[in-house]
Amino acid sequence: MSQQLRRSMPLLPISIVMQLTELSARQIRYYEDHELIHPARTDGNRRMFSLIDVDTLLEIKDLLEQGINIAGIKKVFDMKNQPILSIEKPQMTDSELRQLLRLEMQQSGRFQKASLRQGDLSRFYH
Amino acid sequence: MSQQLRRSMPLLPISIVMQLTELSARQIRYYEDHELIHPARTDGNRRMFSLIDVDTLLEIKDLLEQGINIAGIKKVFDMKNQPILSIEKPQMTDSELRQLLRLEMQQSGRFQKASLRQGDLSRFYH
DNA sequence: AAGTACGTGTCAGATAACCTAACATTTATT
DNA sequence: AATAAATGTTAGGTTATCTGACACGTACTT
Repeated sequence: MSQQLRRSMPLLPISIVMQLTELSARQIRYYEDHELIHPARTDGNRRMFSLIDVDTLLEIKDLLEQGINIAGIKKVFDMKNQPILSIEKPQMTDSELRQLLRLEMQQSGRFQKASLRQGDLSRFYH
Repeated sequence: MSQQLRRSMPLLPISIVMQLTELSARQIRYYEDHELIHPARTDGNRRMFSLIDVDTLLEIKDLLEQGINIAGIKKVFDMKNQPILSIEKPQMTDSELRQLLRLEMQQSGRFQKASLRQGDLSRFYH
């Protein structure tokens, strides 16, 4: 729990995040426009990213490279935040749900390899 | 060993280091002028600090608050890098050596508490 | 084939953040 | 009182980042 707090501290300017993720500033801002990340802002309106943000960006990159579009990634992320199935308010049809669950299953199996392959952030802090 | 590598990555701009250490930009630059830290530079000449740099700054701050001056801190740091006593080239007199060793002893006892008290960096990354 | 949407590149103009250098201030020491 | 050490403050210049707009390539759709 407190781990999360530290990893969520906005410490990094966009230039560093570009290096860490090998994404362009355009890409990073685009993903923010589409609410996949929510970097903090300085008083002067500069974006400041946390380690969690960088992890998320690496995940976005990975999913995009697998052909999933922004809308799909957003749903995948939404599901992570609401893993408990709400019986009250089913926001999607059963078939949509099954498909996304299948998708997430596939993903979760890939992440270990994927993040080791390209750029697991855990390399950068102890 | 690889831990050191990660913690030595230049990731942080001076503004963040100021927050993390509660030091002014002036102070941080002054300590660099006196070669207590050696932050990296971007192509555009901006300082970029590693987590190790931040740790060092917290240590400098602590030692300064204990009344040790910059020269003294530099010697303490030098000793950390050459802990083995060189019989060939004694750069300082025996009395200087004894004094510094005494100093370092006192310090090492203090660090645990001190860093917990004010701002141990380990809070900020996992 | 033409049209559309998506993800990204690129440019322009504005400004925040950082740089160095110089001088001022404070405190402790001589 | 004079000096030195550490820090504050200011000025002028440069870099990094911001937003917004338009361009481009690719994949679908009609």
